[in-house]
Amino acid sequence: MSKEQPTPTLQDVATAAKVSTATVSRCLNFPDQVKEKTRTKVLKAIKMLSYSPNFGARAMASRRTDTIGAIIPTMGNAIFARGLQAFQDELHQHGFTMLVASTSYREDIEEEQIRALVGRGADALLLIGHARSPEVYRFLEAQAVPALVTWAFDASLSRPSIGFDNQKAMCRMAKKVIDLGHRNLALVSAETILNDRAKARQLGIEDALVAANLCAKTLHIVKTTYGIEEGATAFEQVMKAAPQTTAVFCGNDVLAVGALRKARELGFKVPQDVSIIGFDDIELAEIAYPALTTVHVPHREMGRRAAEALIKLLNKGTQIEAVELEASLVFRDTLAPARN
Amino acid sequence: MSKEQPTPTLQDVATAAKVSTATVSRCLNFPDQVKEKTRTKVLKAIKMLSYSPNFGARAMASRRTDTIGAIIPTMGNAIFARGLQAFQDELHQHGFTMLVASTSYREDIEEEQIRALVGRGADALLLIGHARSPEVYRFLEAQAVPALVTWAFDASLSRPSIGFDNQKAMCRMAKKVIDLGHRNLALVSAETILNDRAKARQLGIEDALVAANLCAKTLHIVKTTYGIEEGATAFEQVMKAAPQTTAVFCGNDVLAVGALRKARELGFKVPQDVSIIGFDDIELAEIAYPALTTVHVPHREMGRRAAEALIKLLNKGTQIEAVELEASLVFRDTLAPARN
DNA sequence: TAGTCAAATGCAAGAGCTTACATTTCTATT
DNA sequence: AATAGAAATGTAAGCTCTTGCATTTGACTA
Repeated sequence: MSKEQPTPTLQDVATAAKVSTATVSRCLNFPDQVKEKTRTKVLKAIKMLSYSPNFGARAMASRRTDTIGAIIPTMGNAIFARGLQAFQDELHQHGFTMLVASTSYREDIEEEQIRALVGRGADALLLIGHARSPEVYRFLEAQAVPALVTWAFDASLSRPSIGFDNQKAMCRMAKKVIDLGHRNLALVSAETILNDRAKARQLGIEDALVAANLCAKTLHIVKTTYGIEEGATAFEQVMKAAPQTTAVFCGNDVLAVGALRKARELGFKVPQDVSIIGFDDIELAEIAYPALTTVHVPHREMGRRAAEALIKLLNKGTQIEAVELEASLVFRDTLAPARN
Repeated sequence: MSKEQPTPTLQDVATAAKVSTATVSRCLNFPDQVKEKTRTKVLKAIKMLSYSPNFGARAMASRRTDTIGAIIPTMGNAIFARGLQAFQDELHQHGFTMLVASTSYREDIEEEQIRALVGRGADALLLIGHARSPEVYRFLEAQAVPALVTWAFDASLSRPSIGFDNQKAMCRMAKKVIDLGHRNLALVSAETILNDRAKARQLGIEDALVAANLCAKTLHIVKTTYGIEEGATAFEQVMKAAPQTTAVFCGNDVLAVGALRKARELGFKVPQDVSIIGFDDIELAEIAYPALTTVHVPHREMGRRAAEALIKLLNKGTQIEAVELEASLVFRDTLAPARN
């Protein structure tokens, strides 16, 4: 409480148990290499001293940390929560620890966090999306830290990813929307420069437009940051700038829910006056009223598979195999045929 | 790519820049202690080698990590997300890193995570609620790791907390509900043994009941784990077991939203037939339809203040001062006078 | 009872960094 | 030009573990 007591070390335990530090270490790491009696003695000393191994020292000495870092854009909403939880659960079952860091969708912070996690000894990294400077990938390579990309899938890249094809999924959804007679489409999107998922989703809609012999340029795009409030504001902008719009795509469910609210406030009937389409299928989507039509992302499976792949790589050196998962369309109550 | 290249070390940088390791170290930690020219040289070498300091070694040598651990019950929903984001933002601004771990509301996992974070060199810990075994607190003390409790406030404890009084807040809400004529109250709660917030919320309702000269025993309680689905199921149970119920309190908004959905499915009009009250005021509450009446928790401020306090403690040794924040009542559309 | 061999334990060398202290290099003053 | 004193840099010890190798212990066999 008061005295400046240094935290106990392996040495202290060894002394207390009257054995060598090596034995204590083995007690902790390879319990069956030490005799029952000795083990009991050591464990008692450990408990008595409230000893806890110093991770840094251990990492340095053993050159592995059993830690995997995950770097996500934000913790502020549920978009990555479910996938991450699945990732963490799987890791935990295999004795790995997950470290999370968030970037607020900022490239500089992401780089900082990547360095922080690598410096902390992450044996591998989970990254969202492919888009980042080559320098980052070079760094990771120099540090020999494998990185796995999720929330995206791109077979054309050599870097393996476990995720789904954002462009294809959104394209499928957009085709449905066009089939329902919508011709004046709008998209509320995140900034696409550093967000390849957002970019891909936009391209998906444009693909569908082209496939239907419509001009891709007719897609009215408003860019904003992610957030309910932002979605609301963006929706208002859309309807002001392009009042003839009958279907508003949103880069994710959070934006969509904001748009939905604003639509109600503005007196638009959803989906009669205007359809609203989200992306992600997080809890919010189901709870929103009317329930949101959206693209379902296999969060859980993605997280679980990513963990599996990384664990295999770390434990047995099995190279990561890219996996394309299916994103499905979920039709709920915010999409209807175009008014005319 | 192929050759087993060891990751570069401080020594490598020193050699490349033709200076001593001490100079490189200072370059990184106290840039203005080294001459401009030297610094440039060193920085160049660092970049060339993609060098990144080894955290473990640094922590060990400097005996501090500038890392603060946060241990929350779950990342799976938004309850702790906003507060945590604020916490992290504040830390980041002061050069600290946050490490998060989640416990799935399980005591054994919490203990494990606490040890993991302490072992990883967390200089301090952020904990949710007071309830945990004395052994844990003893361990923290032995390791000289300060811990700050949030999401709760209890002046009677010596351990400082920065949060709000769950009991008082819920009591205020319950009084309002009783004032509206409700006499048959129910509560859908989390298990209260290891969750002092849940316990306090229950006590708050009972306090209000007593204050209104009603019997605390009339509160019909259903316990469940947290989740939308669980809330839905619990609501159904409540209405089956106690059909005369006119107001259902929920331990948090996630449960409440589930209850709300189930109410709709079951044909109950909310709030005409039954009122539903949440707790937390997370995004979901506002989005739910009808919008949820709930107790607003000052997530952001709590997170920010907690970070401030911890930083001050770590940087200047300023003892943490307990802070009681106000939780306010948010009346939206799920609470109405009791039917009779 | 001596001898063999596996099991258990100990010894000591690192792992990559920081920092107190020692040394060298400048700058400014006389 | 000589020199004090500050600024910059270097030297080396130490932070807490793990682990290869050496040594001891002990069970078992002959």
